[in-house]
Amino acid sequence: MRDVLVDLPGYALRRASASMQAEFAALLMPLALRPTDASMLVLIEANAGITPSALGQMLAIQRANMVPIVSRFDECGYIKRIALDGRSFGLTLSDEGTRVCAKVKLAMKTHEHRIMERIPEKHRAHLVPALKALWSS
Amino acid sequence: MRDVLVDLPGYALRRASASMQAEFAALLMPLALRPTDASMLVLIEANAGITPSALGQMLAIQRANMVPIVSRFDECGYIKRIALDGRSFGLTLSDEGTRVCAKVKLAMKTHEHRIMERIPEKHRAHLVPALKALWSS
DNA sequence: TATTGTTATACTCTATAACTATA
DNA sequence: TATAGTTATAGAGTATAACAATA
Repeated sequence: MRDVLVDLPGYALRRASASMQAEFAALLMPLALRPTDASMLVLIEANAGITPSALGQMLAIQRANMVPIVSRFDECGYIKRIALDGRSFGLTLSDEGTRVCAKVKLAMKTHEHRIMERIPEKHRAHLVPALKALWSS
Repeated sequence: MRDVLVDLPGYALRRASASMQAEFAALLMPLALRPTDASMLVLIEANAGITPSALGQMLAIQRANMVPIVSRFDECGYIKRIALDGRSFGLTLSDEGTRVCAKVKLAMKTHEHRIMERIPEKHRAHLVPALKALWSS
């Protein structure tokens, strides 16, 4: 069977992303978090007081789809909502949320390390710069 | 707003993949095909007589999820089913399917070119080898 | 008038289990 | 008994439109 797609950058990108995403999801399972949840917790910690809208913009998640995620964080006691004005609120990690976030960051470190160690050394340093050129433009 | 994730390979991979995937989907819109459809047509052409199961294995798509895709190709007149034995059949492109496949390959060429031209030259040659190391292991 | 959070909804993609007919 | 194709279905993830409250 000839796989004529393997050397196409777009195809390789999709397959590599899906594979690494699945691996990261498995790594997060003990925390009952999905990759998107993990990203959100880390960003809330680094940007205390950020609004759901702004957070959604950073992660390319629509306002409407943020609601159930933020609600779940609230129910789990991971975040606090602090009213900014009458219609919007800022998000901050609770103590429990901060503890979970520490575990998330550990999982991320493990994940990123596993990714890098798979890449032949001579290509390693080029991956992130190449990828950043693709989505930040 | 501090985006502490941008330099993580896993995150950069996901964002780059999603962005390029969306761009490719837009490029395929005139053909009324999704990226997965495009991959399938090209693989059928390169592997005439391949079964849906084998095709699904190459693309990491489950047997059950192949059914509606293959059915649609059939309805569009893009493929022919040739019985291999009583329970399985091989897929081949029809003349119309071959014509559509040519357009698909053109779209792929455009897409891959757009990807590559965005990447700074010194990183360019490293992308595909790095990505292949991630999902073929 | 524009924006924030929200609700409801629909559509795609993917995953699972079970069935049938054939090998 | 194992396999190929199929059916039905459920769960994510994502997209859209509309609404209330507020700026």
